[in-house]
Amino acid sequence: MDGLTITEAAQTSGWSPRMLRYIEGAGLLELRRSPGGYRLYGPAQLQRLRTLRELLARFDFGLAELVFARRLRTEGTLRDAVAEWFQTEPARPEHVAAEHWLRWEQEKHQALIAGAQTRPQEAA
Amino acid sequence: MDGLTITEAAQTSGWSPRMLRYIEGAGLLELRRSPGGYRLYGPAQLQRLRTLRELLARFDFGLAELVFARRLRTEGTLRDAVAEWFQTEPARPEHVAAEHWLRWEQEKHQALIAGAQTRPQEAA
DNA sequence: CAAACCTTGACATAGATATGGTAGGGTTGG
DNA sequence: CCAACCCTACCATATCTATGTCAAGGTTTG
Repeated sequence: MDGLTITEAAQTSGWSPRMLRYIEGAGLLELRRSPGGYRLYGPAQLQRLRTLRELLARFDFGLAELVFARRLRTEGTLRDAVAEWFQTEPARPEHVAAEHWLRWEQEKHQALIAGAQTRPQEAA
Repeated sequence: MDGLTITEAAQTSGWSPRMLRYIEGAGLLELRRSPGGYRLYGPAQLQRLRTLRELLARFDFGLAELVFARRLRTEGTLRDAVAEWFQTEPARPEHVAAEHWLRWEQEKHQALIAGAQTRPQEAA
């Protein structure tokens, strides 16, 4: 049975076993299986897992986004539809944009600290 | 003051005023403003809003994904990094894939029905 | 001017994403 | 055979996404 098992792969990749299963379930990594069904991680998979960590950390996005990126490169109709939607940008008021992005990013963090402080209702 | 105001735009586009602000904040639509700061929607923006609805409904994804798609087309380093990540796919066990996608999709729905039976369809 | 509409900001919530557990039951390998 | 490990299927939770609503205060326009 060549290849690391999930716990070993977890230790060398920085992900938890739980997340390794999640990542596979999300379609972001394909694995070989042992005859009995054990996930087997080879060097290529381990490399991919490490770069995956860097990727998400460096650009600050999540697995869901990467899953969508995958759809974009595999579903031609999706890719075309999205491309077309962006293409029809009126580009009328091209002076704004940057500040809006800031506001959008801040909105998240605002909600975060607000929620953490006020501590709304507990479980029903 | 040419152009529709937000409530008018909402009525002709199918989005709520709240969502129109959200969409703008997400960087998915740029708008002109009246001297006093009112958002002004022209035909191009209205068209974009309508096609946006179709797009999300047809392919079943959200605004967050589209925001990411936008990043992919504007941030070169991101695009390259993501492309490279996908490119290094080992493609070793190419026989799986499809079923995993199913499981992933079903996981969502499972959690859904497990949580609440109420499934309110959108207004037509 | 004043009614009607808009703006930003904040609070609220259902559903989704990301992650950690646990339980019951197979697999591995010595 | 058996200890150690894995598998799938759930439950739980914190954060995020998508939306609604409300308040305090400007803008439009008849």
